[in-house]
Amino acid sequence: MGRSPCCEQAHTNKGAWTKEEDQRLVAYIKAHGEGCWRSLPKAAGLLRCGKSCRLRWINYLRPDLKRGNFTDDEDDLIVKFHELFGNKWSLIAGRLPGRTDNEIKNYWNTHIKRKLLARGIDPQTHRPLSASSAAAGTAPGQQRQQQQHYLPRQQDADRAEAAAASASASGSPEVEEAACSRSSDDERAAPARSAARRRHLDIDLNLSISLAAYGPHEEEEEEEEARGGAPLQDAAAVCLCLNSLGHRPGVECVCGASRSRQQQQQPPPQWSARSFLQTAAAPCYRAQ
DNA sequence: AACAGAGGCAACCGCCGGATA
DNA sequence: GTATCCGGCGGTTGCCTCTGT
Repeated sequence: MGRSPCCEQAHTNKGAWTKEEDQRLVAYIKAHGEGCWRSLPKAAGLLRCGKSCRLRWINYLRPDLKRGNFTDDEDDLIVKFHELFGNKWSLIAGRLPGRTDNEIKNYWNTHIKRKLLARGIDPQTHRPLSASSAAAGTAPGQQRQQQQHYLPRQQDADRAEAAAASASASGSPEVEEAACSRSSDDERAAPARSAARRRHLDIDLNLSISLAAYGPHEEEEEEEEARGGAPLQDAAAVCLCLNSLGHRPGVECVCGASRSRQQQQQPPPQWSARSFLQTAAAPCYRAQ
């Protein structure tokens, strides 16, 4: 449609952020909250485009960011979520409290990819490298080409398989629809079906168990209490529906299990693949 | 000590899709 | 129904730091 980019205005800074810019942005968001990113720079007196401000805030300045090295548990979770979701970094980030999509993406590209390759595992397909090559049975160049075109499709089919398996257990309409939307690809991937089903059921179980350790942290509880909110102890369980694995403080699950009476009276939002991904990125920790 | 290459990470770019006029 | 706005996402780039020679 040819919309002009939002950052075309002259007189906008680019590159690394200065301390002063950071302070201005933080002060503005503390005072006014996150809102219209397009108008924020002007209102905050920043010579940056809105996108740049948003990125800086989300990836670096947000107070709930963890920073620091990834733990082994986080490593494992990232690998498992990547196997489940592919390169949906925001989805993965939504399930790792205090981590950003950019951080996880960088970490994947710099650490985990290499680690998996060293273990002889294809980081895209999560299958043994030898098996991938053998399946192709062609020259290396051709293999690469085939992997690019075939394997992502195979991966989609696998995810749909996992979604379908989980849907039958959870009854989640979103997941069922997600699985259905992949059905044509699924048919092409029929030979791997039963193996994939077993593998992903296993993954789902592992995720449920791993995530049990991701209840609210002590600091979060203290912060919440300091703000005058209800203590979080009564909300320490993890919602285990597929679309809300993990937790994010203060954000409730979209599955409906933990919605308030008032919220439940409101009609659920229209489902779409994109909205599913977006809402699923803000999972709850409140199970009933 | 100087240099080159690799690694890590912050930031940018271009695209997509929902919302809205 | 169409055009545009806007927020968000994933891929990519470029700079800085680290490490080995």
